[in-house]
Parts: sequence; structure tokens; C-alpha cells
Amino acid sequence: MTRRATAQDVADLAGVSRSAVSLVLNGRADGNISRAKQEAVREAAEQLRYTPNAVALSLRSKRTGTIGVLTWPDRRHMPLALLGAVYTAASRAGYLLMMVDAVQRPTQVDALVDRRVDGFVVVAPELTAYPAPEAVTAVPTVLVNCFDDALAASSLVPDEVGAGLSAAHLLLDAGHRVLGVLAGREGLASERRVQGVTRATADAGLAPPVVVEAGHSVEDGYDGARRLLSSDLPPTALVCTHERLALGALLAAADLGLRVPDDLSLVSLDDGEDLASQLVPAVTRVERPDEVIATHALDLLVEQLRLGHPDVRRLTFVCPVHAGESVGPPRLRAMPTG
Amino acid sequence: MTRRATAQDVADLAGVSRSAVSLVLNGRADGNISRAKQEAVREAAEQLRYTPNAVALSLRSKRTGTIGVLTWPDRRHMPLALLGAVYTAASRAGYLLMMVDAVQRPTQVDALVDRRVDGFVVVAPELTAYPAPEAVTAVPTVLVNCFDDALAASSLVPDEVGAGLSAAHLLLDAGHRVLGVLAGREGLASERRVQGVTRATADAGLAPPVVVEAGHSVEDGYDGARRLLSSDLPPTALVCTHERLALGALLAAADLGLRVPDDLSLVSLDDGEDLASQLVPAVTRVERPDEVIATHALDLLVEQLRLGHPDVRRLTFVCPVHAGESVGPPRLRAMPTG
DNA sequence: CTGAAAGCGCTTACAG
DNA sequence: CTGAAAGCGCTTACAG
Repeated sequence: MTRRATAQDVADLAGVSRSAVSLVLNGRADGNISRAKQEAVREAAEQLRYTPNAVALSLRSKRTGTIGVLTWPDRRHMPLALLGAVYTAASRAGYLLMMVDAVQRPTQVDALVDRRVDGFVVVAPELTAYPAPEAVTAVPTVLVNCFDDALAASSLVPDEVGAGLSAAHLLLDAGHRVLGVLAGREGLASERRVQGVTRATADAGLAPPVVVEAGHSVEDGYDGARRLLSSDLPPTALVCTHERLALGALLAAADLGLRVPDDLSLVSLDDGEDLASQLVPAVTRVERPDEVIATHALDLLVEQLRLGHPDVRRLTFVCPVHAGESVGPPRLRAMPTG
Repeated sequence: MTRRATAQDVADLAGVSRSAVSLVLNGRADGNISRAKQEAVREAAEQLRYTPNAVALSLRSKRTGTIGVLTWPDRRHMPLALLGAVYTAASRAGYLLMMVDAVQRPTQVDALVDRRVDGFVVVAPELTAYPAPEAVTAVPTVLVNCFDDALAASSLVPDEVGAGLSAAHLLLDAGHRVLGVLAGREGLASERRVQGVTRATADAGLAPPVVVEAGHSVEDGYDGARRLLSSDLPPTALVCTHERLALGALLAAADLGLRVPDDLSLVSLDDGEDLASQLVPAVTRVERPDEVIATHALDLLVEQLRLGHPDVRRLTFVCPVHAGESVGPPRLRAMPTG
């Protein structure tokens, strides 16, 4: 906890001026400073374990090498995979991250602007419209998993409708004709995913799927699945818009004596929980490509910071399919008494 | 993206000196600056939307109002509940957080020291010995869920042995005499939790529990549970050291036609996944009190920052029990043919 | 080849 | 009651 050495300390020890220290340590000494003094400066710096004070550097350069992250920092929402990828891409580019709550009022965004972050990235846990606080306009900003049409900022989102389409096609291609959907009770992601499923069945000339607006918890999935599977014409396959719903469906199936995929097929859409593919049997899923999106977003931001001029883009990312062991052909069966 | 106003701008607009602006805006004007000029300064500041540059402030005050967080930022480890609580406590105290990877080499801790963070908090996802990088000694540091005996820093950890004891007692009190344990394959937390269970059975005069070192995934729990339940003298109750193991056990039980808790009782220890208590049936669990620990840790750090002198403490936190619906009396039963 | 000065934006003694 | 100066720690023109 002792005082850190400054450039002045190094200069004193080496017997040169402060400017000489700066030049040597920043590699602009040749042709300006004699060999001998250069060596003296380097030795002194080493001995004092000198590294420049980044705060002073920032004041002078008007750059802090810091990016503000606006996110949903509570345990139920924090978007792990997205944040991890943002972190990795940021540190690769030499940036540090300061994370604050995106929705808290009064916002801490002003505090970040005062601290002169070089840019902002908003990282939403799930696709959502995000009316950004005005303060973000102070520096280049990129929106991940969200958008604000009123803001001149790039926005990167997954193709949720396409994800729903892919999920439904997996089941239709396997021969299923009666699909059920376990959906969240609210949220744009859930809504669009259901749209995709509905469109796929319509395209195939089938009746629309039965949609249960269950919620987001395992228990919601359990209850919803029991409801669907106890109906008059029970679906032979379920699409779940969230991973915890898929888990609930799996548990409900087990309780009803239904085997997956023999008696019931299951597809889950990805919400960043890293859960569906871990289950037994592994649930076939349509991935939300968090890592790709986040990495791309940060690269875009860093590029803007480097160039100095904004470059607004709205990008949509395809959601790839990952086969598990939860999809099979439909089997006609007697109604379970639930 | 226009230039931010400075104190000089405010002074010019108000027709006073820079120092006057500072005094007025920091509430030290009375008796120094005339009412009229005070008002002028306030108006000018408002009009220019002036807020002080925090970088300049930091350079002068040698305080940044920033805390460095060392953690495990990949998706499989990031300790959500702990980080959430750290964030909340920090912002309540007026601090911002800069998060970096605790184990990456070369470490980014030096970058944080250069940026003059006021302190460090290390947040581990699971109890572990953590040989801290030397650079953290530059400022007050607190360790959460980890410890470094060689470091003069406070350390806050859960009582893992006690958690194991509590888990076992829940089952012993319900009448179980043959316990099985699904444990992680490595890790101090798993180790100590198993110790607790073993001690509890010994205290009760029983044979030691059968311990399966399964791993950490759902599939590991599934496989381990099937193994345990297919043995000659199958346990009537399982303790799982991790939540995903408990989920695996639940799925295995369903596959084997065993009802929880009628045919098999289940207790899970908490690893911050927020999963066990969400299942159907809700699994009885012994909580790792993440929020309490993290809040306490940050309060301790902030107190040290305020006082300016270190105050090293080693604190252990009790893990409370949360009853679910997965524990019942033992039932004698025929061996399932798994 | 080298040192003194200016300036990034702030606040706090210090003269008047 | 008010303004000019010093200084936090750096780098970059600018004189010599």
C-alpha cells in the first residue's frame, strides 16, 4: 500500500528530465536521447517498478480504454454467455468493462459518462425494445439483443421468428402433425418464436399449434405440459420457447409415464441457460448464437472507436439447430390419465 | 458527441473565476461568494448541463470510486448471485465495478492498479484456495468464497462442512439409515460437503454413506444416481453436493419408476444455480448464503476504504436449510431392475 | 541531443 | 468577498 512511483521519481533516479522518461518508455527516444541515458531510464523504471498512472494518461488523452456495459445484473436475468463473450472481445482489444444496471432509475449511465467511458454496449438477456437513456448518445453505442429505433446506434439481434420456424420444421420433418407450444407469458422473444412456429404449421397446411402461455419457470413448464398432454387431442411434440419450460415438460412427461422421444418429442429454443442440451435425454435445441452476436457487437464498437465515426447497422443473426435425442417420429398412443 | 462543458465554460458564462464555480457547486460558497454570483453559477451550470469530469477529479483526489472485481467470467462459472449482491452493495455505497478474469495469465490486475481502483474484491464461484496475484496488495482487498492464507486480506466463506452436516441431518431426522452421496469429482466445496455428511452419519453411529464422485453435470448426476440406486443395498435417500447433480438424480429416479419423495428422498446443496428449488417436486436444499456473504464482504471493503486502515477478518457463514418437497420417511422397497 | 513549459480539468490553500 | 496560483501525473510541441 506504499506510494506508487511517478515519472518524476524515475527521472530523478536516472538523472534526466521527466520528458526524457516519457520519450524513452514510449519508444520515441531514438535520435532524441543518448543511448546511455536511455539505458539509465529503463533501469530506473525497472527498479522502481514504474508503470504510468492511467488516470493521468486518460485526462491527457481523453481516452480511458473503458467501455460501459448496461445490463440486467440480477441473478435471474444476467446474460452470461453474452457478457462472457463481450468481456473476451473487449479484453482482446485492450478495453476494460464497467458494468451497470440498464433499467435502474435514476440511471448510473451519467456516472459512466462522467468517468469518460469510450463507448457503451447494452446487453439484454432477451430480445426487447430498449428505450436507451439519453446520456448514451455521448459516445458510440451498440445494442445487443435489443434495439431502439429512435437511437442512432447499431443493433444486433437474433432471428427469433426464424428460430421458431426451425424448431417447428424439426418436428414437422419428423412427421409430427399436432404440435403444442409452451411459451413465456410475455416478452418479444417468446412472441416471435411462437410466430415462427405458427407460420411453419401454416406453411405446411396444418392447423395452428395449441399455444400455452405458461411462464418462464420449470414449474410453469411442468404445469403447461400436463395441461397440453391431457387435452382431447394431445400434441405428439412440443416446442418450448425457453429452456426451463423444456425441463418442466421433461419432468411432466416422466410423471405421466411418457418416454422422450418415444412417446413425445421435444424441441427447446435457447435462452442462454445452457440447460436443454445438458438434460437426459439431451433436448434438441435451436441455439441463440450469443457468442457470435456479442463478439461481433464488440468488434463493431471497437472499430467505431478506432475510426471515430459512427457506422449504424441493424444486424440479424441466424439461429442454428443442435440435434439432441429428444426428437423422434410421432407415435399414436392412448390418452394418459393425468 | 459534442464536447462536454468544463468548469471554465461555466465560469465564463457566469462571469466568475473557475474556483468560484468549484466552491458553489460543492456547497462551500456561503460566506465566500455573494448570493448573486452563486445564483449565476448555478444557472450557467444548469444551462451548460455541466457535471465535473470524474477523471480529473480522480487525478486530484487520488480516489476513483471504482472497485476491481476479480472473478471467473465464463458462462459455466460466473457466480451470479454473488456478483449481483456485490454490484448492489457497491452501487449503494457509490462505487462502480470493473470486472476482470481472476485466473487469466498474464493477469489484468495490473491494468486495474494502473487505473487506480480503490480496492479489490475476489469473487469465486465455489469455495477454493486462491493464490492472489501480488498486485492486489496495492489496495485493500476482500476475498469471497475463497482464501489466501499468505495474504493480509479479509476472507468470507460459507461453512461447507456445516452444510453437509445439515443436509445429512435432514435425512437422518426423517428416519433414513442408508444415505448415498452424489459428489463432484473435485473441488474443495464438494470435499467439505462430503466430510459433513460423513461426520453426521458417524455421529449417529451409522456406517459411512456410499459416495459417488460423479462430476458436475446433469448427466453425471443421472449416471451416478442410477449406479447408486442399482446397488445391492440401495440408499433410501441421496445428498447431492451440486444442483445439477440433483436434477440428474431426479431424472434418473423418474426413469427407474421411483417417486420423490415416496420412494426416494433427495437433498441438494446450493451452488448458486437457483435450480434445485425450482424443480418439480421442489428439492429440499441447504443454501449457500451468497447474498449475505457478498453484501457483508462489500460492506467490509467499503468500511476499510473509508477508514483507511486494513482490518483483516476471516469469516465463516452458516448455510440455512430450505425445506422443499423432496424429503419423506424411508420406504422399504423391492430393487428396481435398472 | 536535452530541458522547461503548456495543458488535460479539477479543487484547495493562499493572497488581496 | 474574490481571483490567481499550485498541483494531481502524464505527453507533446517548443526552445535552446
